[in-house]
Amino acid sequence: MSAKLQDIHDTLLDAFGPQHWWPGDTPFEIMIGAVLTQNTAWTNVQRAIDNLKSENLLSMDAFAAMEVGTLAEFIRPSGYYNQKAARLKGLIHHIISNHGDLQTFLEQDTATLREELLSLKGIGPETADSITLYAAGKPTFVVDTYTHRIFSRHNLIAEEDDYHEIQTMFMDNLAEDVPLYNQYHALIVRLGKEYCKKSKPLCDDCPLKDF
DNA sequence: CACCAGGCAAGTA
DNA sequence: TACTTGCATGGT
Repeated sequence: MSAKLQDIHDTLLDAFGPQHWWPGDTPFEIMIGAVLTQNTAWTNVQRAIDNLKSENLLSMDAFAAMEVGTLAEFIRPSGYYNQKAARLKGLIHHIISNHGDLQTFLEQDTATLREELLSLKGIGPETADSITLYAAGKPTFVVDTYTHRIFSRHNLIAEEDDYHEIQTMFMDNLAEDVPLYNQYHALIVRLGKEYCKKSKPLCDDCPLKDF
């Protein structure tokens, strides 16, 4: 399996080219985007981020100063906006009160950062891993619905495998390499969006048809 | 119109 | 423990 997982990555990279993830300029923007994209199309997340950017509000200080209701209005296009606003405020409050600034928070070792993120309301395994990998640049593999759907449809994992099992399979069978983890997850999302939507059960002409 | 999108937590039995 | 439901906008 170890060679196969690397082969799949190479096939996807050959088909799609480098994805240049995460789509965001700063660790803060990446972290916010990771929460906003929960069960939400990225186009809607981009609208929310643009709303904040156009008012110069995409910063720790601005988020800390903003009323939760005000933040909710800015991020409205991303859906679940009341929940997400409250959870983002909680995240920012945690970082400031426990670490002072974002950089210090993100510089913790991988396991500590991931566990701390998981302890917060609104941060589950995928969001914690996305922030750990893409905002902090630390080696953890991100699993999402596309990963589960694509790899189970190709009988490379079992339908009932959970997040941790899938993540372990990738991390046990790939070199521990941040650029590799970064590219691999991005390529999986690219493949999912184009060839493996929920409503499109069969991958006839998908780049992974031989796997 | 129904279904879906780069989840997560809380409620129920 | 194992399901189910709420959260919500915008695109297809």
